[in-house]
Amino acid sequence: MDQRKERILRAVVSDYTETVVPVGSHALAARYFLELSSATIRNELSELVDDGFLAQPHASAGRVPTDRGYRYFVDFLLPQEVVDPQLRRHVRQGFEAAAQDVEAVLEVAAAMLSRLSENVAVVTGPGNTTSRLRHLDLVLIRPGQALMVEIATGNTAFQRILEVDPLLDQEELTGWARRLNEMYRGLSAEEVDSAPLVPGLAPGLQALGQDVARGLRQLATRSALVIHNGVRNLVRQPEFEDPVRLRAVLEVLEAQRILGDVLAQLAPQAGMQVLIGHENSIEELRECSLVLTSYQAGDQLWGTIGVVGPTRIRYGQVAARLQLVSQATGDALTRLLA
Amino acid sequence: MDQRKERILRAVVSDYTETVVPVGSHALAARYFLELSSATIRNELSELVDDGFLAQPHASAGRVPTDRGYRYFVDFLLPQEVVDPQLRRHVRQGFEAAAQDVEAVLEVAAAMLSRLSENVAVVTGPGNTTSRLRHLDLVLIRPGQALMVEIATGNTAFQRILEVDPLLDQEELTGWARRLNEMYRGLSAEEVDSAPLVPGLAPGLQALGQDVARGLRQLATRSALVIHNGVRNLVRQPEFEDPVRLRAVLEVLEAQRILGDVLAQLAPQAGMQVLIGHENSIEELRECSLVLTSYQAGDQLWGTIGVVGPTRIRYGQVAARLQLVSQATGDALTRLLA
DNA sequence: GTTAGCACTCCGCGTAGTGGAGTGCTAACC
DNA sequence: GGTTAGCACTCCACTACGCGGAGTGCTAAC
Repeated sequence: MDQRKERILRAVVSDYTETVVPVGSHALAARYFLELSSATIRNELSELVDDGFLAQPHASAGRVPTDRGYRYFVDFLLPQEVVDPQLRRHVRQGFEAAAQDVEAVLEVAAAMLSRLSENVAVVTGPGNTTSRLRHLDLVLIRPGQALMVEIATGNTAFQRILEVDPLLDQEELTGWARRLNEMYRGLSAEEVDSAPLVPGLAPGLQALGQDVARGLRQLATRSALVIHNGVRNLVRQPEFEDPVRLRAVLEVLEAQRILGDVLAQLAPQAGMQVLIGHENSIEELRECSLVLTSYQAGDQLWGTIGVVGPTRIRYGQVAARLQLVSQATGDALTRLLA
Repeated sequence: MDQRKERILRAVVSDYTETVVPVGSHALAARYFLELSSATIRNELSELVDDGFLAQPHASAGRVPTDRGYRYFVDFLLPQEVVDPQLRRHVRQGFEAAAQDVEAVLEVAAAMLSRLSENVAVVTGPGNTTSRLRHLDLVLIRPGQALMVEIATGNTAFQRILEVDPLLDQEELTGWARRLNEMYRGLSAEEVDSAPLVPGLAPGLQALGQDVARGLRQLATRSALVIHNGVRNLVRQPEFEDPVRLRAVLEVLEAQRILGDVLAQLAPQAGMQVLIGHENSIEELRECSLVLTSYQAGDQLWGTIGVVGPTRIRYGQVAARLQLVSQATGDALTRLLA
């Protein structure tokens, strides 16, 4: 892969990315290689095809990058994109306006990113591992019914109605809550389940441990859901004019779990990740690329945010803007959660 | 509009609903009116066109119902659909599995309804009017930072980090929380704002009233957002093969606010409502119909749930199934919220 | 190694033709 | 008067055909 081949590959990728039309030797010569003839370029192109970086839709058509071509482009040829300072400000402001609670921040992040990337944005909260009890509260609603409120790490709240002894009053419940906090604070659902029973505990209190664990599990699964935004951008991509393909992608997005699993797997790795075409394990997304990164709240990895688009997505621009939004999301959460 | 015309209109609507092909006099005679000749039916059809119930895509094509035709069909000709008992059970079970918190219930409702209606389901929580403080909690996270948790009517939770005096300990905060609960329980954001200042209150506590009100407002706007599910069903409808039309509808769905406003306007009216084509005020949805109803938690109107689809949606079936899901949603919430 | 020239391929597009589904109208029938 | 058979007419959807253009691979010359 000499330097000229690289230049040509880069030219094909960027041209195809813009025009969505197979790019031919003449167009390349005219637009990018004034010093070379189309014949020379043809020779190079045909070698790039042999090496698997480019493909031809049919015998007498121009060239289109293959997944491998994009991979090489992303790994070695990606130009350093700079985000317009005005855009940067705009993003900051967008978060400031709506940065009141965690879910709102994630919604804003998805909306923002889908607009900036002109594709579909996906955002997921902290996965299944991290939900630990931070604080628990019991409130009497009426005789025999109490509201249990749990706050987990990440400051997400879970609330649930419990049936309790009709004779219990709020004072007693408050005592229970204190006991439960002492017993379970800092524990995960599994740890709560396996915590040793305390002898001499009121039987009603005894049973509450299960409810506490269930709440933590709910919180974990809820925050593992994948928010998406920007489907409207997908439908105007020429590669998704075919309703069948479009539908396949939508199935995955709306199922949430499928994408959630993939993102959860990738989550531990920090830094930006690009999955091109077949590189992701989701059959329905084999014609899509994912650009993903994780974001932090404080100094802690929190979740995954990324962009789903056709394989000819503008990797450079999308990556730069994703970086920006991911940063801003993390900052917003940090401000919010301390 | 004599009885035969009605029969013919009904036949055209149901045939077109199934085939999505303009229906002609021969097809009608063969499939629905063995006792009449196609010529007779042609005469009737042409009168139905004159009266605005049917239209012709072009001069020598079959007939298609107009919005007015659907309106008449819905108002006078809708067959009473019965929901299969097995389906009914299935829906109940679906809610039981996931009925742990309010948002989860609404998500399930949307998912369920979109599948049953084979179209897009929309669900919105209680609008801006109803959020009142049920319970408030203050938890010390670290010196100088406390987490405020608010539970509003509807048991939705809002949480937020507050900067506090670094010398405050949890015990003191708990005292504050008790005071705040006494002062503000049962009040809405506006009432909290205009509540008289209590003389001799700690200045830090004094200021918290604003934060409480802000939280209630956040909860209100959050629950006014419109959840949607089932875009995957939309793309296989022939009327949305055109990406431009599809995109217009998606814009509205993803904007949330547009649809939210419309639903909020309609919310007060109980019972099922059908908006056909141009009858809704959203320009982008003029080729869509909305089938809407409200659902209750306990004996209180809570939110709006409905289906968005092409105007040839199966009104009877969709209405019946919407009724079912709406009931089940209400029941699930009632169980959840007491 | 590069380039001009050339024959060849294949797609996209516009045109024309055709079959069929459907209509409206008229005149006859009950 | 309502109903029906018959018929001429319309318009669309589909196919076939032709053709220009963009692009290729190959060869031979530079």
